[in-house]
Amino acid sequence: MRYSQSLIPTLKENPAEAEIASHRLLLRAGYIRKLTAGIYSYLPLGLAAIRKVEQIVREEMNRAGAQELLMPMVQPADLWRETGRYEKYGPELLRFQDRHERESCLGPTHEEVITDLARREIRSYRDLPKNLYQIQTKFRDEIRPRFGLMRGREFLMKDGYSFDVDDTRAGETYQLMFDAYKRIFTRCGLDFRPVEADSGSIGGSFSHEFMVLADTGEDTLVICSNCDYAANSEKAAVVPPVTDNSPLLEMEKVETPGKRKVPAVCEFMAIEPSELVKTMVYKADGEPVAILVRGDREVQGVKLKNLLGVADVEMADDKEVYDATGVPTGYLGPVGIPIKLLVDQEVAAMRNFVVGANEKNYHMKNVNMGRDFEAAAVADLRQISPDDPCPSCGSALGLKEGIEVGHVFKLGTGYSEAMNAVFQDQDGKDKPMVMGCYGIGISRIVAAAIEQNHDENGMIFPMPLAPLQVILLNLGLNDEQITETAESLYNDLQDKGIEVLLDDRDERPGFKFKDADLLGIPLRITVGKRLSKDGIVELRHRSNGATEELAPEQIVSRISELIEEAMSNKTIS
RNA sequence: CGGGGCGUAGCGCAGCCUGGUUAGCGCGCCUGCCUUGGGAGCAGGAGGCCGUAGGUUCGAAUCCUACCGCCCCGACCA
Repeated sequence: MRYSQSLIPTLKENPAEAEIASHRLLLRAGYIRKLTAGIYSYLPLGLAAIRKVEQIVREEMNRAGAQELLMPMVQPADLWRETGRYEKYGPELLRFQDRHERESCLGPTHEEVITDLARREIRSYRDLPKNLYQIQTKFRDEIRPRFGLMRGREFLMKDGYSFDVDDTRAGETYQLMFDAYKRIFTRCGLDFRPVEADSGSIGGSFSHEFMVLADTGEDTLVICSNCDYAANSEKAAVVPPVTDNSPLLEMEKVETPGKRKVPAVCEFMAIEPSELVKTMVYKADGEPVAILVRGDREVQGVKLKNLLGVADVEMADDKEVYDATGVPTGYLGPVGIPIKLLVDQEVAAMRNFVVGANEKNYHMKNVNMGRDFEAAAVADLRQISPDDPCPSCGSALGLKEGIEVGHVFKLGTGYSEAMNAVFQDQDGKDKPMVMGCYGIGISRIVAAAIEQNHDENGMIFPMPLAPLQVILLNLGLNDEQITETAESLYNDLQDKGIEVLLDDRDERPGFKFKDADLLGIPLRITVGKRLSKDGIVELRHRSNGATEELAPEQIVSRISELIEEAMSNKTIS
């Protein structure tokens, strides 16, 4: 590939719209361009990087026994009605009508389509198992697309679906996919962790997310310092505390004029936030519920949602709280509260705590569950904190930010039952197929890799994902010897199957160096003055700046060696 | 959708508050000279429905209204 013939529109200045490194650099290096919010064109280098990821995913999926297919992006609403998701999925599902006024949608995921295919084509236990995947552009009308490729509305995804005869077999397939995913992300050269996860709107019983560790991640992970426990903080189970057995003290009403916030109340009453219990009001599918958590804790919305089995929970605003309880926010408490009351397990273990009095400017002290109020349910409802012990081994936990690049789910028979995807078992009876589903954000991996690998000068691609392996700079376009050497190196490298970009532009050296750094291509060869003077060309490693001086005829074998090394390092058996 | 910010040349921005010449700067682009190891220099040049539509005014990039678009913070997810 010759730079002079390529479309690589690099930018000297940072685009105003980009905040995070991957977004900024993808734009600056001419890998992507925005068409509209959350929708991007992949320019040649961007596409090349995407293809690298795709190829790794294909190889590992195929190796694990899955088969590639390609399903339609436009899907009929009726199919989605069978599972109830046409109504449930929410506004991310882009719905529209065709010219015959048939309702349709753009596929954000393909459970319905694949299950429809399976019920038509799979009849016998002899046809199972099946594991099918596709790599396709998905559309989700995200509320807020952001960060370039990180959260687009249109994005490339690998989605796979498995069908098995029973739970045990489905579990084996799940494990197979889990292992394949570990290989995929390892080969991509990413620093990642598989974590226990909430299964979200796709449904299902059990799931793991694969998280790339990066400060710009949208998820928070808890990772044990000792054992291999790791979980999304949405899901991470909090270890129940030991019950406080102090004697119950007399409940007492205290005037707390104007003290609404936890710190203000604590300061006024000379107590710690851990001795206070706050009453939060949420709307669960529109219904108000009150949740009690300790003053220094946060309610975990996903845990709440799962406990109640509702589609959506949202914090109520001040007016909604007042309408539901007749109490202004800041003075809410469990004693005599007129709405459903849920209690975090930590609070249930506390004695003699402080709460709002359900009356403006008053709080209550020495309040106790059981004596002073009853809970509709006690459960783990709060966000885990770094001072909680590991739920698996009790050691200290660390919190890290992560980018979700993959997600595996055990789906069970939810979809197959809803859509009547059954097979005939050995005993002649119809049984629903047991499903799993497995996603990988292909375009997001490119962004995540850049988040993890860049410096102030640009991207630094790991070899397996690099759009090209080598950039070859001709710094003497008017010098016959230099140009001849550069051109012949270019040909020799290509003959060896090495992916090389020849910078043959009529630009000054500094300009070419800057662009080369920005593009993030792992190896750079410079053919310039040093050739005429000392007969050498330079080979520089983008990752650490190390430079090797070589005779032109040594280059091809050295490069081959380096590439082989870089590719094999990242492969696990 | 709620909160915050922004739309002026391909990109980054100034001008707007306090209306009044031909709307400006840096980068990029074109031509020529010069230069060639870390985004050079000089000279000349092209490029603007000042987001859109209304309104106020003798006069609007500037004031008012509505709409559209984009970015950031929250709820979603690969």
